[in-house]
Amino acid sequence: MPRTPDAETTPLKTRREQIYEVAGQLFSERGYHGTSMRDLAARLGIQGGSLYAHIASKEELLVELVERAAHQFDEALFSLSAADLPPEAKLREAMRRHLEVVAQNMDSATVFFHEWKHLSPPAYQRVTAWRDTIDHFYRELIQEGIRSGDFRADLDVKMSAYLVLSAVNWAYTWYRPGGSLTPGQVVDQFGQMLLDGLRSQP
Amino acid sequence: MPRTPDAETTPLKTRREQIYEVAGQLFSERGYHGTSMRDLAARLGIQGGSLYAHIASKEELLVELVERAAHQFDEALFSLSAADLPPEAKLREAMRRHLEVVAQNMDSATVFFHEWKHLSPPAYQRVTAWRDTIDHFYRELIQEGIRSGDFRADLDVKMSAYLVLSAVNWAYTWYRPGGSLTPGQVVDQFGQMLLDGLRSQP
DNA sequence: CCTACCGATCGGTAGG
DNA sequence: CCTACCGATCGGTAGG
Repeated sequence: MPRTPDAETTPLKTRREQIYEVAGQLFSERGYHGTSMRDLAARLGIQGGSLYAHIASKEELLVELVERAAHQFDEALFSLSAADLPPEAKLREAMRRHLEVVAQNMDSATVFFHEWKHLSPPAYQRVTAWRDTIDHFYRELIQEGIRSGDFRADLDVKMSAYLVLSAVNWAYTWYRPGGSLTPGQVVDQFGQMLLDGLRSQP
Repeated sequence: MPRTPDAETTPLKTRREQIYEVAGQLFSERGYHGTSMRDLAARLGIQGGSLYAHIASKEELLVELVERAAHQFDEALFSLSAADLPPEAKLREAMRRHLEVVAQNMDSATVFFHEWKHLSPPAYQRVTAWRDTIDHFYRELIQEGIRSGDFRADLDVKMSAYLVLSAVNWAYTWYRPGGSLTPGQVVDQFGQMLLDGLRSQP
């Protein structure tokens, strides 16, 4: 059995990826409901109906794009959970990875942040659970730092996690890949501001 | 001349406001393109076509909602520009007002952040200009604090402003009015974390 | 504010 | 991957 019955041939897989890529661009620019399948097909130089030779439905595109983004965040952070790093370094590293996912996938990140609400229930719930996992990761990280004495004892864990997440997530609105700042440089700055504060030391 | 010719009667004005309010809810939940005029009418208990006795078009709703939100941010912050407050207090107060606008208008804020891209050119440009004004306000505020010596001299003004804006803007994704935290309490925490940092002092 | 309707466009399919 | 088409729904209007 050299092939599974539903194995896709190489050109098909490539086309599929092209579709996802362009869908990511359009969904992030115009939104899911603001993008028609004919818009998408036109960008690929084919007819609207031809898309369905490669994908099952418009919703499949959204599901796939959002879940891929969620998976990337998950993958970037999960391997850090058990890492044996001091809390500060771990926080910086988490922020760096998180921001890299945003920076290297600006379209998918935008779709992830804006369009997940339009998913139908099963995918919607999976994505919500994923977001909770990310929240939980940052809360654990802060908690560790408080326990170890590296972070201030009077921090509210939930609020600190929100603050860190704000910084790395909101970047999808202003960061421009290819601009003057690498994700690493952004995190160096954000990391220092968050850890040491904006106030000048007396 | 007791009335201007196009003065609206009271019941009309009220209905208009109802329409904007419900449109804000629907646009924030389902997006602009994900909401049909018939959805909107149904929520108001009228027929789709009847909406056009009160408004000119769907786009008018979006323009009005986004510009109202922009105007609220503008109004909340503008009066602070010339205020004679120490930089720290000014930053806290700006964040408090900013977050109050978000908190008291979760729907409009969500529409403002998500749907402004769908505006047609004239309104799009006005809103973009407004956003720049807000950015500029925060940068000026940080700049003042650096000059006065209250904020660290090595801060990157642009990045610090992004960090502050991240904190207050991202709240539209997680803040729940009527929950356990008032905007003031959120800002007390965010303000302290941003000013003093997460790290425990040696 | 309703009924009845307009042309346009939507996601998706059949058959090739 | 195309042509040709489906029923449904879209924003909006006319006339009352």
